[in-house]
Amino acid sequence: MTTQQTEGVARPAGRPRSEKAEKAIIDAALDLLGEGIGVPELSIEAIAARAGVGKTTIYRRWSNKEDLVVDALASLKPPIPPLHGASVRDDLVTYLRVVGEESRHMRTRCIMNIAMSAWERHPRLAERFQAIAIEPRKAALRAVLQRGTENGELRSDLDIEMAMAILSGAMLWRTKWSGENAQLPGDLPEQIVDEALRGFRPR
Amino acid sequence: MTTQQTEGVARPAGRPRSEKAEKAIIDAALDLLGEGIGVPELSIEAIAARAGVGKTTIYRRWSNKEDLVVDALASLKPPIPPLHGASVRDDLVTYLRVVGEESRHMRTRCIMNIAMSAWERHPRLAERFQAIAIEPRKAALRAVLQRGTENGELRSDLDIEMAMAILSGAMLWRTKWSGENAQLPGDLPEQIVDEALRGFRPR
DNA sequence: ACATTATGAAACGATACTGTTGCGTATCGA
DNA sequence: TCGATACGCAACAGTATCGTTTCATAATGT
Repeated sequence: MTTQQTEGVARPAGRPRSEKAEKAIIDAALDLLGEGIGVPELSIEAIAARAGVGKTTIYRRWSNKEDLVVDALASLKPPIPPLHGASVRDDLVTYLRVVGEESRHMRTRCIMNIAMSAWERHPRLAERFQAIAIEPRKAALRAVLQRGTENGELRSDLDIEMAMAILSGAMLWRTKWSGENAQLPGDLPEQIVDEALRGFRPR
Repeated sequence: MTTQQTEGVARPAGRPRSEKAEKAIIDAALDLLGEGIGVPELSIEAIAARAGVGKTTIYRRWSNKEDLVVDALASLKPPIPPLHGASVRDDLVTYLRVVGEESRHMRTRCIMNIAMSAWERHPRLAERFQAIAIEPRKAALRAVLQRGTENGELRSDLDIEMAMAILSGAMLWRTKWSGENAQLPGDLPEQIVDEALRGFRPR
């Protein structure tokens, strides 16, 4: 017998790495990013300090700052509400309402900003974020629209990707370019969905 | 006689400030921002070097880096094509086509990223950019839609701000979350406009 | 000519972060 | 108990930028 192997992988000798430290590091990074610190100015020192951890502990796990940020963003899972409501309209409103609610948090806004700006200089990061955080949402939205085209609530020839762009894009546009101070109307999701559905419904 | 006053303002004694230097500084700043340098990491030294100018010359004119960036972004005027085409549809397609064409330039994308991220930490900058670069576009788009509601091409009860959000938002969404590598279809503007107009046209 | 202000270049001390190293301690398997 | 590895902490030299200052020179008005 060499080692008691509960798992298939040989456990290396010595003290194992602390999962708590790892989590603290990622949380600290997300905290800082969520406060508006950009990726380039995000310093390992600040992360270590915030996490109550030595820099060594960080460098031992990630060689790049970008790798760390990628792992941090990948740990984010978007909240997707159950979308099996009475109608496509209800589901779309529910979906946009959650998106709008989320975008009222500083943290979400900052991280979205980072992700949207990342394509130019951190494509790996953007790609990963897209896969982890955006795609699941798009899939949920796509399923709702797909269902609509199948049960007759929506036009059968509706371009679903286009419909998604219209719904999500309108929401994004309003939350981005409406002054940020200017309070968005509480029924914005309903307004968007109702306007969009005019074109989505069968003749 | 105190001074030859071609203008109403008294010209101060001594060597006048070089307009060429001022322009070079702003151009250098825009260049760097357009290459993906973010505001926080944009260094005065880099600007001075790029502009072929002493740091003194910069500090003499702007006390903040933010002030400089604000002036730099304010010097940008968006290209707005003449929108008096045969139909509302044509004008909308023309408009979105220009937007799409612009967004294929690294420089435009980077500066848009900065502007969109600026609300959180540089609200003055965002506000200024909105007034200088966004509002004129919105006004042009609004005029087209307004005309449509008046001449019967569009529903008379169309919510114009919402329609703008749908059109611009759909375009923004597609250019932002489509992988950046994935080439957007050449007729994307037509697709967006045609889908949107389904709901905008009178019953 | 002379006063005045701006210019580009260079150097300054101060601050912050980098990535690495050494230290003493803690936690694991054998 | 012992070897091995991770931990938090502190210090290191190296680099970059900050905002300021000094300098010789250039450009303007009187």
